[in-house]
This record gives sequence, structure tokens and C-alpha cells, in this order.
Amino acid sequence: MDKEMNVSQEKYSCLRLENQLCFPLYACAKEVVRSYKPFLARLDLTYTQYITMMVLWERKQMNVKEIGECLYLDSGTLTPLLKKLEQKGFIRRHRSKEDERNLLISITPEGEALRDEAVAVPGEMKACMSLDPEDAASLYTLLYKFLDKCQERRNLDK
Amino acid sequence: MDKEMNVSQEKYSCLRLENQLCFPLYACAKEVVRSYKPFLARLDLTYTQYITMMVLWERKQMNVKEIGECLYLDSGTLTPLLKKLEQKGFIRRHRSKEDERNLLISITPEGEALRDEAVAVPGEMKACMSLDPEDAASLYTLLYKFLDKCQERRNLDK
DNA sequence: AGCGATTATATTGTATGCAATGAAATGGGT
DNA sequence: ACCCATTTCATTGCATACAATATAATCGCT
Repeated sequence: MDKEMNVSQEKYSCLRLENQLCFPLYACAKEVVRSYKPFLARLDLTYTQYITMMVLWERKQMNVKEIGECLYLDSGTLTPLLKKLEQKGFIRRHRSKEDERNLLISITPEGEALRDEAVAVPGEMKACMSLDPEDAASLYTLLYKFLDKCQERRNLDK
Repeated sequence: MDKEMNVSQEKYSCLRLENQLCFPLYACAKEVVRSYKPFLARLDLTYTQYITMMVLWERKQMNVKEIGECLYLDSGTLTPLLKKLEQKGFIRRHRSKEDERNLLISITPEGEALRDEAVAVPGEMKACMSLDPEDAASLYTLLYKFLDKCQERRNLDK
């Protein structure tokens, strides 16, 4: 009986939450986004809006497709999000004159000003997370390695 | 002029996407959930429904709060999700007689049968991800270390 | 027994995410 | 110039997530 139990447990052991890599990844990502909330609330931004602003602060002018490639998001997510950022006055949306299909996104002075408030956020988050710097570095390397593999796989599918 | 540019870049460097740990974490988690989709579609499960079934396959009988603690989810997410799993016939929802506040969730024979189909999924995913086993192990360790820190922090807030 | 505090779910509102589809603009080949 | 394939964005439908609030049941204290 005991032996049967063991055999039976073996059979399903791969389905245990603690034997999966995907679960801590999923849970960590949620926890991080949740932890950002109080800091981003001061800027009137959600996490996704925040990372969208981050790429725009760097590039100043991008179309929706380019933003989506940076953030791994599609138009179904970005279209309403960008409209919201426009409502808040942080960005402008306007069609390209050379190619009317392109919706160009650019930062407003208000959006640029927000950047000065946002610089405090990464430091506050780091302090709040209190993650060992070496661990953070390893995690960073491993996650990007993983992400590159995903990218490759996606390109193959095309 | 060049010097000013460098100074100006320095000021905002912490806001660059590639200098953040949160972003690859967020992106990886999304990619993994997306990668699960084709395999889980065969079982008529979404990713969240899948991990919910995983804890139930182990514990057989749990209330909503316990499931939420395992998965870091609250009733706002779980209530509709559990109703859907009930509709699909994989679980039963019934109030505890000792304490009517508790909604007990248990697996149906159909839900139990699904487990035999699900055992194939982790292997298929592993093959699909093609992640170096050592990297997977490091990632696992680091993510749980991180998750434990989050857990601690949450407990402090109470 | 009575009642205020606590606990467990449910509900509501807001914001993602993504697949699938639609619509408009552009490009390429004839 | 014309037509068809491609590209870019928008829309729709479905499924999460989570904060805030509501509701019902139970507990603790007197």
C-alpha cells in the first residue's frame, strides 16, 4: 500500500507547484508590480504605464509597434493605455504624415517633467526589495538569457 | 556640450529599462504564461486555472483563502475563476457545515481524470523552453529567495 | 443572550494582456 | 493605374489581477 502510494506520488510529482519554475516566476512578477504601486501612485501611473513612459523618455518619438516590441505588448494592450496617458497629458498621439498607418507617440512637457519625479522610484524600490546585489545581478543575467530564448522561439514561429 | 550630455544621461540612467530588474521579470513571466497556452488549451484550462488545479490535485479539499495563500491570489480573482472551473465540471464548490463562511473546493472525478492528461504538460514545456538545467536551478533558488522576502515584507505590513 | 470585532467570500471598478478580427494605408508587380 | 498582399493600428471578447467595499457568519466578551 505504501509502495503504491509512492508510485502514485511519483507519477504526478512533476505537477507539484514547488517543482515548477514557472510559478515562482509568475508570483515574483506579480509581487514586484504590486510593490511598485504606492510609489507610482504619486506619479499617477500604473506599472505598465510607467514602463511605457520609460521607453518614451529614452526615445522621445516612437510608433505603437516599436513600443510593443520593446515591452512585449501588442496593440490590444497599448491602444487603450496610450489613450489614457494622453488623457493624463503625458504624451501626444498623432499620425505620421509620411505613412498614415503609423501612430507616432511623443512626450509632452508634462511628461518630460514627470521624469524628474520618477528618478526617485528605482531607488525607493531597491530599498524596499532589499535584494542582495549579487543575487540581483545573477537574476538579471538569467532572466535575460531566458528572454532571449523566448525571442528566438518567437522569431522561428514567424 | 558632450560633457553636459553625459551628465544629463547619468541623471536618468536608473530609469532605463535595461537597468531594471523588474522588467525582465515581468516580461519573462508573460512569455511563460503565453508559452503554456497551446498545451493548456488541450485541457480547456488557462494558466491560472492550471495552477489552481495543481494545488487542488495535491490537497483535494481547500477553502478559497487557502488557495489564495498558495497562489498569491485574492477572492476577487479566485471567485470567478472557481465558478468557471465548476462550470467545466472539474471542481465542486460547497459551504462548510461547521462554518458557513468557508467555501470548500473539492475535485470531481472529471477533475481527477484531467490530472492524467496534465502530467504531460511540464515535460512539453520544459522541452519547449530548452533552458539549461543549471540555469533553471539557479533561477528557481533566486526566485524563491526573492519570494520569501516579499512574503516577510507582507507579513510586516499586517 | 447580545453585540461589536473579526473572518471568509462576493462584488464592483479599474487596468491589464492577448488572440482574433477589422479597417485603413501602403507597397509591389503587372 | 490596378489589384492584391502586407503593414499598422483599433476593436472585441475573454480572462485575469487587485483595491475597496459589501455581506454574511462566527467569535469574544460581558
